[in-house]
Amino acid sequence: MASPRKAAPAPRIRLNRERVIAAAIVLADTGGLEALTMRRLGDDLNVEAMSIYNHVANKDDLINGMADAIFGEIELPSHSDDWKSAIRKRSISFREVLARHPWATTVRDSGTNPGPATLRHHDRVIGTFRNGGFSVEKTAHAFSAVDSYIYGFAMQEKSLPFTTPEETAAMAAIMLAQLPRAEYPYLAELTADHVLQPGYYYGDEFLVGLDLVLDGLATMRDTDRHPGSQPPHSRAASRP
Amino acid sequence: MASPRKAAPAPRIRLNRERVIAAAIVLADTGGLEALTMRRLGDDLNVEAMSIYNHVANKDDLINGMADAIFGEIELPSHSDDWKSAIRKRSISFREVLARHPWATTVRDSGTNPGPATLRHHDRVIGTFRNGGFSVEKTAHAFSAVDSYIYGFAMQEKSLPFTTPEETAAMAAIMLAQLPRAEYPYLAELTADHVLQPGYYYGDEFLVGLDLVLDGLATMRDTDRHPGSQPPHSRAASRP
DNA sequence: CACTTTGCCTTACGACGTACACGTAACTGA
DNA sequence: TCAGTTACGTGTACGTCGTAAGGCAAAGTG
Repeated sequence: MASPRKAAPAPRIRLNRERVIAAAIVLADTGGLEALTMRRLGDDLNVEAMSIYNHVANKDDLINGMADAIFGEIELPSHSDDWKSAIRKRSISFREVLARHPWATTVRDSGTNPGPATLRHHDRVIGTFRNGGFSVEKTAHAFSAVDSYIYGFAMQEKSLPFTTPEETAAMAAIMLAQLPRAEYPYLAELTADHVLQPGYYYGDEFLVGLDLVLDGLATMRDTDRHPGSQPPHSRAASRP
Repeated sequence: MASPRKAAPAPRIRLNRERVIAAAIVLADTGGLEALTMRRLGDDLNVEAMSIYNHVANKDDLINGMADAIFGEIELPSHSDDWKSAIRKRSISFREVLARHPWATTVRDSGTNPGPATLRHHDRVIGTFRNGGFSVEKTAHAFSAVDSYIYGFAMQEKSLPFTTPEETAAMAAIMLAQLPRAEYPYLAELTADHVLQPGYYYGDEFLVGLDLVLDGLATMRDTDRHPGSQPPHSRAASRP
């Protein structure tokens, strides 16, 4: 029985940061951030909880790593598209990623110590605006406006107690039944005449708001208040 | 020793839901949601942790109550203003409230079981759009777009590692020094030429994006795709 | 005044993040 | 090939968390 020498009872694949982060993401995707505990994560990895600490400094570091991994999933804006469709595509991708990983909306990492994927993503988005003719200042406006919208939308979407159109209709009917209509007539109207209509799906709102923001940015770009300086050495970050 | 009868060592004010929620908000404002523990809250209220459970069902209920209280702080859209300035004012107020209570951005309550202040707020905002000439469907678009933007902006603002312009400049200088400029040229440019400029304050971005969204909504309102039905009995929710 | 209700306190439990000490497996260079 | 070193998984333990259960005293009610 067993091989002649090296009678390894089980090869036991070693742990590493990537495996830890990947398993943590799966866990958080399934049960939310609160389901992510070091012990459960250890179970999933066939390892004791404390072993994880050989690969991440602490739970915060783990979550930062997860957040950066998520950023890596977002489709970067294409160099070949014009700025608007490049940003539009990556924004749609961004929302999809946040919908896939709802816990990521609440993670504060990005601002404090962004990882390489996050930095790369930001650099590419900023570069897309700059090369699209936005001044530095307008780029800051644009970046803030678009990403605020996306984050906020993802958060609202996540906090809804339903996802599919069927669930939506069911939940909305219940909520409407409980709602004092005399007290909240407009809310009742919106629920009855819009949310409860067949085929309603909150996610469809995303593109409406996104295009509204993008059109606004296009107008802002061409409104002269700050003539707009030259983008920096435009070839630096090329090569996809 | 002590008074003849009723030797009350201290009158000991009774607890109630409002006092609990108010103290919890102060705690969360100071140290974030993670500083809010039942024991610490008890200390602040001169009470044992378990006593709190006579006034809230559990910690989630407490947080929901906090969220609803926060909504009550937001200035409702005025009936006398036109829709745009009414929404603009309440949006600015909304952001101020979220900046004052950063923990509130992450609370998921609103969607699942909103409190009375939340419902009232939503009803008034929806009503403002309806009476401003938005169809039911366009009202849904508008509501989603504006609130997504506000939530997202508040979240980004909160996640920045600085608040005042001085802090901003200091932090930005440090981050810029650590940033591989060759790898992230656009990010470096934005930081150096914009964020590091004297007087830069991220909060100023808010109005830029907000007005962009509001202008977009005004355009959308007047674009005919759905003629727009009549608002429901317009006098229902009057009286400020 | 007795009786009921309300609300605060004490104790206790299981789950959490993680410090610390220990052992063993994997790698290193002679 | 093998001793020495480093890397990594384990076991135990501590302090903190949310909160269930039960007791007891104050407030409200007849």
